[in-house]
Amino acid sequence: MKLATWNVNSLKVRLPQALEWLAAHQPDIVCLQETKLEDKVFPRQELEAAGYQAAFSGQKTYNGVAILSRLPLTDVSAGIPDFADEQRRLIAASAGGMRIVCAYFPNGQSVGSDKYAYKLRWLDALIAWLGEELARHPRLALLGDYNIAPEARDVHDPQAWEGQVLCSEPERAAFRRLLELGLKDAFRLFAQPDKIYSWWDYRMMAFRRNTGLRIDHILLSEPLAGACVACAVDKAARKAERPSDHAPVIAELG
DNA sequence: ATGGCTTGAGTGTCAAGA
Repeated sequence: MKLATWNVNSLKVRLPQALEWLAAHQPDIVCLQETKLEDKVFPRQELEAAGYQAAFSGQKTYNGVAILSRLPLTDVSAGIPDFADEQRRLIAASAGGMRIVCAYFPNGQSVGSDKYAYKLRWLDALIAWLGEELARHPRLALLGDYNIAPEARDVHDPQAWEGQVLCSEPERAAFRRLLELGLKDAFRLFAQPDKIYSWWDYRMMAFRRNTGLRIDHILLSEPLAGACVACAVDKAARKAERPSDHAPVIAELG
């Protein structure tokens, strides 16, 4: 069983790459972020032809999330309950005896900005709801673009990023609160090479210089973490022609 | 050096990303 997450930065632009990637990697469940598509134009048929059911919640221009699955998707729910939000950032569904939560965490722009305040409110709401969701669904995976680099080793230049958005202490504390719910960072269940990241700025030749951040994550509840046998970033996808600025992350459950 | 790309909107050039 392979679970993956990928911020595609426009599913319209990336659809051909996404279809190729699905064919090459054969994941069972894939969470997509920044689809930037209204639901009425979501490429459901192309994905079904590739063997994937889709649950999606999108909007024009910004945000947008989707879950693709080779197994039947049931009990789809969009958004964080009791958190009113115009921004389409979260979708959850059940598949293969698991609860899959796909999230595009707010970026936060800069520490102290209105968008940063919104990010912290959104994180509070997510954590409160996820506690309840875990009680209902012990086999749960939270996959997505967290827009949080959890530790210094997840940052190419920790000193330059210290206290900056994506690395600030309140954001990292929120990440730890997710772990305190009983979730495990699948990537850190295994020995990993140094300097593995999931996002690189389009500018400044950041990918070539590997000046990146690890901000895309797969968190697994205890029963799923116990079954996890591998987790890796698929850096190859970032080398494509017209790539997303994010690479996919894949976890394999035995 | 606060830009550097990329996308979407929309047809000017700007907002937003991270």
